[in-house]
Amino acid sequence: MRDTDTLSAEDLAIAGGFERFYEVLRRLTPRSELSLTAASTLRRLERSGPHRLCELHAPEGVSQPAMTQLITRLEKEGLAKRGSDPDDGRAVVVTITDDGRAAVARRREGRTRALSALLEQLPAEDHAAILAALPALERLSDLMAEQPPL
Amino acid sequence: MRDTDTLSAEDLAIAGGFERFYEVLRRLTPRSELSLTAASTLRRLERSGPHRLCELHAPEGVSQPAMTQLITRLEKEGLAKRGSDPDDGRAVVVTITDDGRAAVARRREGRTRALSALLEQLPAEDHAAILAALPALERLSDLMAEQPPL
DNA sequence: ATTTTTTATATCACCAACTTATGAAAGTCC
DNA sequence: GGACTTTCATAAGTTGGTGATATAAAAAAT
Repeated sequence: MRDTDTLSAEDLAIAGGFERFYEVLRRLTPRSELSLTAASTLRRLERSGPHRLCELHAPEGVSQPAMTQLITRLEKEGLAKRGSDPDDGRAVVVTITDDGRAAVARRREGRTRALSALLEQLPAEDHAAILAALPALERLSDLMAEQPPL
Repeated sequence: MRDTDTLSAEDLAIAGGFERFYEVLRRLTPRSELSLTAASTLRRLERSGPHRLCELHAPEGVSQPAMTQLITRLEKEGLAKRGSDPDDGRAVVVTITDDGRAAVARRREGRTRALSALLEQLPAEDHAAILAALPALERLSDLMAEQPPL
């Protein structure tokens, strides 16, 4: 009934490792100025440019009102701004500001610095193995990103 | 002034990859019955046995009142229980229940299943690279876990 | 052996970020 | 041009967090 047999031992090992990794990685980003969703949304705006509000909430896994409120907060803090689409009066086009980019960069640098200190303590072969798996993780991330809402 | 030069290109690449990976991994665990802290705490209790309340809040990165409230919630849902230490009348010893273990297992299985479906779509060499990096990630997780509060 | 200080947990009042339900305005379709 | 649809905002309630503070047990000091 449990249907566990469709899961290979390897997949179980990978999922277990990721679970643990996720939890410790979570702690590596200290109580920041940005919430998880705020950071992720800003990074999206930075990576792939301005988006309409309705294009943001589903990929970030929150409701539409939550996204409206998040954008309001980000706007209040000067990290993003609302614009309008001349061709569609309903639309709100959200753009990241320079301050927003700076906030993302600060967060990234803080995490990178902490990670870097840890990577130094790792044996060289572990360092190499992680580096070697990076493109694979990248492709896996791509797959996850274009996933149905699960 | 930025002092960025102490960060190697490799570390930057790793941190960038992890950042992305973290965000998509976050979405892979659907709006579950357990909050992030609740899941992480239960996993800790499962992995390393009963703990006093004061030993839990710092590693999980929340305040002591937050942990008190979390344990109260978990107890109400039957996922953990409070006990006492005969040698120290102040202490509250928290233990995971069978229901708690089941909840952790359900969560893990859901995530594993979703991950497994994605891993299948990955080229075999990517799959292999991730598998090869797993022990390294494990050791990195250990390092992160015993990290000062950052 | 008291008194004082420290430690472990709980409670309180508040806040941030979400939820569902609903409303209003702009666009689309016969 | 009226009915439906899409997009965003607002309202009210919930959850999980915070700092300040209370209480009780243990440890330290006198």
